[in-house]
Amino acid sequence: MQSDRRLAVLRAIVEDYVSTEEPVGSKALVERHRLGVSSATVRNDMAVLEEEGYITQPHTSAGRVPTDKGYRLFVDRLSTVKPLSSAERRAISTFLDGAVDLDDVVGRSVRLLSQLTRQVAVVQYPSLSRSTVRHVELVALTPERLLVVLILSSGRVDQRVVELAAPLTDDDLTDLRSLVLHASVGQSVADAVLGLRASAPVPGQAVATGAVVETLCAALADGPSDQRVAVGGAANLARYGDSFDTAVRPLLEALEEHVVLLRLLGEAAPGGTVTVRIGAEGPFEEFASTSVVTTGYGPESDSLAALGIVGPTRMDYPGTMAAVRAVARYVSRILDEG
Amino acid sequence: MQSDRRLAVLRAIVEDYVSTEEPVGSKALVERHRLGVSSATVRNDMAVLEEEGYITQPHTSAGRVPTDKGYRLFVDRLSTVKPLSSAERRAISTFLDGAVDLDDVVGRSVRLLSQLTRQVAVVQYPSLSRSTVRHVELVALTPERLLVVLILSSGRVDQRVVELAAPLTDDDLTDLRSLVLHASVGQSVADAVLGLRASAPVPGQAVATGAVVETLCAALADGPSDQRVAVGGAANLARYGDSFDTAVRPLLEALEEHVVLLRLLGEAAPGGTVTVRIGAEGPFEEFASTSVVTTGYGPESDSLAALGIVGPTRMDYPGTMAAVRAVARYVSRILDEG
DNA sequence: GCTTGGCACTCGGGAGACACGAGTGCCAAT
DNA sequence: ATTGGCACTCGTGTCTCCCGAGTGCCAAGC
Repeated sequence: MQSDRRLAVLRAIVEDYVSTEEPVGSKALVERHRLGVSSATVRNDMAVLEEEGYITQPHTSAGRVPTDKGYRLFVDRLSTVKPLSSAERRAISTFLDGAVDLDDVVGRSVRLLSQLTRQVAVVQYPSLSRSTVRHVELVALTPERLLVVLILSSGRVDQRVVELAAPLTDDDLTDLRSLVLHASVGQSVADAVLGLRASAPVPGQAVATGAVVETLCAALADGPSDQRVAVGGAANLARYGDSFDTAVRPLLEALEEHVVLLRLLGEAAPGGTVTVRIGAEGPFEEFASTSVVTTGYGPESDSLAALGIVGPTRMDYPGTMAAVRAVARYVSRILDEG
Repeated sequence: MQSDRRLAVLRAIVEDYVSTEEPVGSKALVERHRLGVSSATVRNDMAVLEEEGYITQPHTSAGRVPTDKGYRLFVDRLSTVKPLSSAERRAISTFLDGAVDLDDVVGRSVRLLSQLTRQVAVVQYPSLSRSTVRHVELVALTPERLLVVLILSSGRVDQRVVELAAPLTDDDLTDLRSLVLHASVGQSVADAVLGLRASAPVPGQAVATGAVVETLCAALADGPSDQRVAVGGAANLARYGDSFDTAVRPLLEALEEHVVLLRLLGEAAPGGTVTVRIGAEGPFEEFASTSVVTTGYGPESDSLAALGIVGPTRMDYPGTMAAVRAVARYVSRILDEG
């Protein structure tokens, strides 16, 4: 691949195809773009681009359509950053500033992102596993029932009830409380689990200590609130003009399989960079005909979780990437403040 | 409407149309059902049924299709209860018995219901407003920050943090704790709000009392965990053979508007009865071309919430109604035990 | 050597023609 | 009231034909 003009032709093809949704021919190309050459020249370039696998034609004597490889080149080298309009910026701030708690932030982000990009949005709830323990509280509901409340730096609160075999005295409870606090507060989730498991039990209450520690570890390790994702904008799938049963149905199914979505989001790069997976590049068959644009987010540029969108390979990459990045930044800022 | 045979013809039309998804003609009807008369007779009956608005033909010289009014008659007077297969019963119990907590019960119910009926399932989380306060706990995170934990009979736990203007002594906290406990525990949510608002503040801590009471009332009244719904099986929308953009898109949008879904579920009758809304019978334009089958559920035959399915008017009503009722009963039983 | 105008060729898709068949309505006979 | 018969309607699938967009290639020009 060489020649600046050839690249310009590819860029023009991608842009036209994205906006018109129809295969683009050489004549239309020279009319819509100031390429400074004739359609015959463009045809020659297109032949080369096709030979190198960047574009293809659905059938003889139709226009050209970018391949996954073509989109990849476009995203990596040809797309210029498209700044968001001021209206979009305003929408982001007004929309997200109204959030009242963490769940609300996630819910609003999903809706915002799907509206901005007109694609299906996926937002992961801030993951416990990368956050730290902020506080643990033990509340005796009755002498034999203990409410365990776990507060994490991500803002998530988790609570469980532990049934004890024998009643616990106030003194024992105080000891137990200081034990778990000492072993866990300030630690990362993984370290807290290790610390809790390694600590010596409260004298004479080994069973109760074990029960509480195990409950806490379970909450830390795989609590049901962990690894959750929110999905929104599924209605945008209806815009997949063609191939409903072949494309939309498996996608809808995959969108309900949150495990798959989590693996998808796991691809997101941690920093402020936006990851783009185009077509069959990833190991996910369900998404072989779609592209996924993701990025990490979290307070202090430390990625707690990821968010992104799923859409057809034929999408406005610059605009989508800008929207994803902007929302991730704004959400991170909110988490920073909260 | 008279004549037993005419009704039998209508029933046959509905059953055939539901299973074949194609307009049904007089000849096919007499072949598939033992009606004991000729196709000409059936044609006469069909002409009458059409005149009375129970069936219609998409175009001249095509078979007949039931109208909303026809489905209504079928559901009200012609459908016989179709018992679930033993495999289905087994699926329900194995699927739901594995649930670990309330959220899990709801999540599993949604998936189960959508698989059983092959429709879009909607399950409302047990509503706070009809449940009672089981426990309230106040935890001093710091002298000025109070964690308020609210536990309801529905099994839902809600927690909020209150920032106090001035530090609270342990004695004040004890007083405050007994005050809120006394005013709320055992009460219905509505009564608890009234009781809390009416109670005299802790002497010398009127501001703090007010703050805690208001936080509790807010959590009781419109907590974010209240009025939630889970949706599942949206992939089943892909089976809407025809009319994607006209039918599926608005439906997908409506399914994300949980407010609309809640109003939809609000139509559900409280007792063990199953409510069926067919086509444009309800006030919801988005669902004008779909039917909604709902029922209430909750412990002790006292409906805390509702669940149901949304599907095309052309659906297997007896089977769907049986599935909805069976799932509601089973979930109610689980809530009873929990 | 790249670029360009010209030209023949390909093929998908839309428009019309047509036959088929399912389904109906009506009528006269039972 | 039921039934067989029959003419009629009309949607659907198929076939053909034509058009035009788009291509590839070639020879001439800068």
